[in-house]
Amino acid sequence: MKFKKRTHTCGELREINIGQSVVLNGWVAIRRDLGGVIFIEMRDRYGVTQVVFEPSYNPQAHEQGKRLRSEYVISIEGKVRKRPAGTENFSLSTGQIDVMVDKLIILNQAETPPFPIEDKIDVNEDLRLKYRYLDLRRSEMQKNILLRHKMYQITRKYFDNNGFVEVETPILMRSTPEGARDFLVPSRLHKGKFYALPQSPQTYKQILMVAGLDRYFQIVKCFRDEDLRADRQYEFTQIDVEMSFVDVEDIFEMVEGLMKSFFKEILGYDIQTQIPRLSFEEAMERYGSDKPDLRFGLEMVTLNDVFTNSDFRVFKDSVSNNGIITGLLAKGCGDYTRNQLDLLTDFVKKLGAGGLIWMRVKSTAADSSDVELEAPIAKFLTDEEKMKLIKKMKAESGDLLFILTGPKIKTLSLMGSLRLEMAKRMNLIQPDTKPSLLWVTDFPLFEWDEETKRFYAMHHPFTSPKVEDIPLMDTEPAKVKARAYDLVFNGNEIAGGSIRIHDSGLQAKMFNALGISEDEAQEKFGFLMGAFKYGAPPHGGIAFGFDRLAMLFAGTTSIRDVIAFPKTSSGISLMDDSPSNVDEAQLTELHIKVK
RNA sequence: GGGGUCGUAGUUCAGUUGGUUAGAACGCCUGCCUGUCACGCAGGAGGUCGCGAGUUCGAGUCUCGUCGGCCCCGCCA
Repeated sequence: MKFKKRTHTCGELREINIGQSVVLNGWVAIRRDLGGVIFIEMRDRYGVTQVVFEPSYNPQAHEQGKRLRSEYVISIEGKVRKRPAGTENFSLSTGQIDVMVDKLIILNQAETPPFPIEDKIDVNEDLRLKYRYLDLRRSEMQKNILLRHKMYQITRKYFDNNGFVEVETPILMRSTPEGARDFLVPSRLHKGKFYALPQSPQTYKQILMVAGLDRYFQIVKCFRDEDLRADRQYEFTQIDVEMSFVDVEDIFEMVEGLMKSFFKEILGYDIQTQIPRLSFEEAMERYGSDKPDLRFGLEMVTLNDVFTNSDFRVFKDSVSNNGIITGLLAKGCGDYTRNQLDLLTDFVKKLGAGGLIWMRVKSTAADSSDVELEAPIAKFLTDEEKMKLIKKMKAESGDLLFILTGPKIKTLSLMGSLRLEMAKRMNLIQPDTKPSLLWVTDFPLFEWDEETKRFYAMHHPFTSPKVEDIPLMDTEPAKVKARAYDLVFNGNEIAGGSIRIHDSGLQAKMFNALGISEDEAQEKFGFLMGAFKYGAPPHGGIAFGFDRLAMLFAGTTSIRDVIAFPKTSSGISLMDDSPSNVDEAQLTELHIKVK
């Protein structure tokens, strides 16, 4: 079809253009047909411009304009005119002018869209996903896609400036047994064999260090066949980074520089470096999470010493079984009703707690036995315990106390969840609350799995233990700390990494500790251990969850809002209806039979 | 694998204790309307109440099953 190419975009024209003849291409966003005169708001990704079909200006064009409907694709030729006084639209950047239409070409008609193409729509997400091309036409979504684009550019510019090399690693690779479930790809040429899609380019980037690339980065798709969440998709994007001849500090410095660029260029905000740090142990004890949200206080307090000699059985059992008693002070919440407290009890019970101990603080005359606690368990506590509790929790009358007790990590996590819930209820996070960045360090190297009765690598099996803890690997694996770290942004894990093992002997020791036999290790990771025998430099790195980071910068709560074509929480793509059945012939070729 | 929640017009929702022909707003269509910008006015079309079974004289409403969306636990080195 012949049509004139646009001279301007739909977001461009201003008073300075008055008098010019212009051509605009775009979509019909809104039609206001007043009978004698027709106003059309034309939209493209740059903005909206009002074009006018007026019989006294051009009767032929006006006649044609009557045919226009929502989302028709049009090209118009016309003259920019100042809007008559009093009819300017100050909420529109092009609101000072009109384009008086001389010529209209309808480039394509459109069916009425299933939902309005405008911001702040309240439409079911499944409908938006089915018609993603319409959803993405909305400026709200285009803003997110553009933000993502900007983040790619900041990343590439930053790492290039710092001497990093971008290398593409394979998408078809060897299946790795540890960690998440792999997506498998059957091999046609090699009957019965499979490739896997990478959960991360981990082994490749380490081999690139052995190859002497020294500084590597990649913006890379990764795949994990695990259940999806608001912030988790099967396929997701990482900023993958690896560096040679470095220690933890070098990696922190490099990452903090990148975060500085992101905050500055996206939000115009100067972040403080260095970014504060917390050990895993401290994070768990004070915030009940390995990714604590530090935008508010509401710190947990360990109360074991208060109840060392308690006669209250729940506390006594906990203390003697190496468990923990942890408390949380909700300032000024002493007026919570029984019903509210029951709801909070349900909240922690659903997460696996046995129950929730609560106390309303009525009076705290600190020097006497006048401490008055209104609580179901109050009668089991001595006056001294009450006094010590009040003092340790820094409680005052009118406050509310929560106590949870049980096995350490589980109980701390539960209180961590309650802490976040209370922060929500107490409105501790406001729109203008300062963002919080945090390094969590010194993770345990191993994690005990009760089901399979063996240790697993908490990060991955290539993570280096702290040098001073190496001797403990044989004797007390649970106590070994890793040279691993996570970066946390407002309570979200946005990056994680470690200094790697570069010594094949230590790597063998690691596999041994994980209960992976020499033969098994050779079969599964022989290529990596082989590489380590030919001069592996000390190295380490980190990987960012790019989508999650984009989500946080976009200020949305779902990762799907910053991914062009996401899957639903059951892993379905509603637009192209995948996964789907395939032809029998395809399966035969791949030597596959569906059970 | 488990828990919660939702599913009624194109869209967002209402729908009483189970009871006549299932409503509203927006959108859509038609007509009128020359400065609208949530245009206005008048009229109209539009429903497999997700699907299936059951209880009942009678089911959008109750029961069971099933499918799908969203959130969470498990899982995610």
